[in-house]
Amino acid sequence: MKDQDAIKLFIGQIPRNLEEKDLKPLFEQFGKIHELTVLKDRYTGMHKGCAFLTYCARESAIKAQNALHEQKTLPGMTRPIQVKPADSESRGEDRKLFVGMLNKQQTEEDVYRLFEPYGVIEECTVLRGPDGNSKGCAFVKFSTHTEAQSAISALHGSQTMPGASSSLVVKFADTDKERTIRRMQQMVGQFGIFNPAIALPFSTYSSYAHALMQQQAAIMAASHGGYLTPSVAFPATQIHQMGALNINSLPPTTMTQPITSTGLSSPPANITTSAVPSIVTPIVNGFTGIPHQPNGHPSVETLYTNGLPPYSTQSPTAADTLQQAFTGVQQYTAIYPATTLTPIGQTLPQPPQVIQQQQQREGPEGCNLFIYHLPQEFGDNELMQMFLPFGTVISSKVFMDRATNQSKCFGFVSFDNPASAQAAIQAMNGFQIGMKRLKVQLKRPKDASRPY
DNA sequence: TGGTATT
Repeated sequence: MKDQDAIKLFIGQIPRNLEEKDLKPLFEQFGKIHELTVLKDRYTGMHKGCAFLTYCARESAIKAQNALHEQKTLPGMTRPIQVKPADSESRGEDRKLFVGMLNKQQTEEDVYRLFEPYGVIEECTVLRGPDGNSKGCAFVKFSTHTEAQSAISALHGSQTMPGASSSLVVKFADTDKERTIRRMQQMVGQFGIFNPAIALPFSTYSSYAHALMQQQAAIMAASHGGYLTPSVAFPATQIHQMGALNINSLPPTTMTQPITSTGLSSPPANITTSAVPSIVTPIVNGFTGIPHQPNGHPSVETLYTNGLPPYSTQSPTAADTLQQAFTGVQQYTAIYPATTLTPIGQTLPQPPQVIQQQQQREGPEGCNLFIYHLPQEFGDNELMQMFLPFGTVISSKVFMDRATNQSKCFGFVSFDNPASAQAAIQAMNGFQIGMKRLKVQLKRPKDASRPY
């Protein structure tokens, strides 16, 4: 009766005295009409001045649109007739592709050539930043879903563009709903690395950041000395607050298993079973690699004499690195004078409502650190938590092997100022975690790999 | 020794 891929047309700017029978002759010249309906008001039955039209043949619709849309004005109307696919027709989302992992040099034309063999391309756009640089991805809209699907089958993962880090991605573009979800997730991500110093007046910042840093200091102290467990350091309400701030945290169990399985004693039950953010667990158990004593209070002597691997007599000892870390903590606590720890709910202003829209990732020069020999279990969030005591972390990234989804045990941390970066290097370079020592250096500038 | 990005 009608084509599978027939197009329902919206006809606008129709005089209200024309009914279906009057309109038919005008449209029949482009093909057999499957359905023609003048739109009427649901309650009054009044002619709304528009109609839906479906031809039996898809081609008829295209011909009619080309011949009539905005091409003539019906008697008594001031604007030309509208003939175009109805809103109910695909808005394009089922035939529009998102193309990722493009080379940043590839233009619309390059992308067009790539997709041309698979169908009629209605739209081809390379996404660009404000500076006009390609973001390495594009949208390609085909005329049909089938064409789009065939492009996916043929091109997705089929090749790796020169300079791209992974093979070509070809998939259906996000729907509006998915886009909304994505935006929300991005905002959550922003919130996770929120930098109060940028958005808040100093007075507000100082109390907010101060309390945050106090927590971090206590975590560091607890993990270094082993004197405090998180449950001792923070009332339960406060730990929940930390969890709330720490939106990107992995579930606690994620970190707990790998670390305890290395032979260290199990953490106190209240850590593994409560809603403590994951970072508390990995740091307490994994930071020093020093087992908790049964009473939870290892002596300093134990830490300094028993916790050393054989090679530790050369270059920094565990004691040295612990001392360094303490120094780092002390440095920042000196900047933010100590006050008594009190539950967050009582001292902190509400978490900032303003969310930075811009996702600036790399810090200024001298603010970006390269960290090597991370524990296998560390993710972005754990990395960030580890460096939060030294300042505002604007980004943290652990590199993952794409094939295995395993950490490559190195990553980057960016601060908002060089002093924080230096403090972090001082405190954390050589810091022992398990059997490994962290290497913490300024990240090499992009062009510094070659002497000339 | 970075960036998987959605008009």
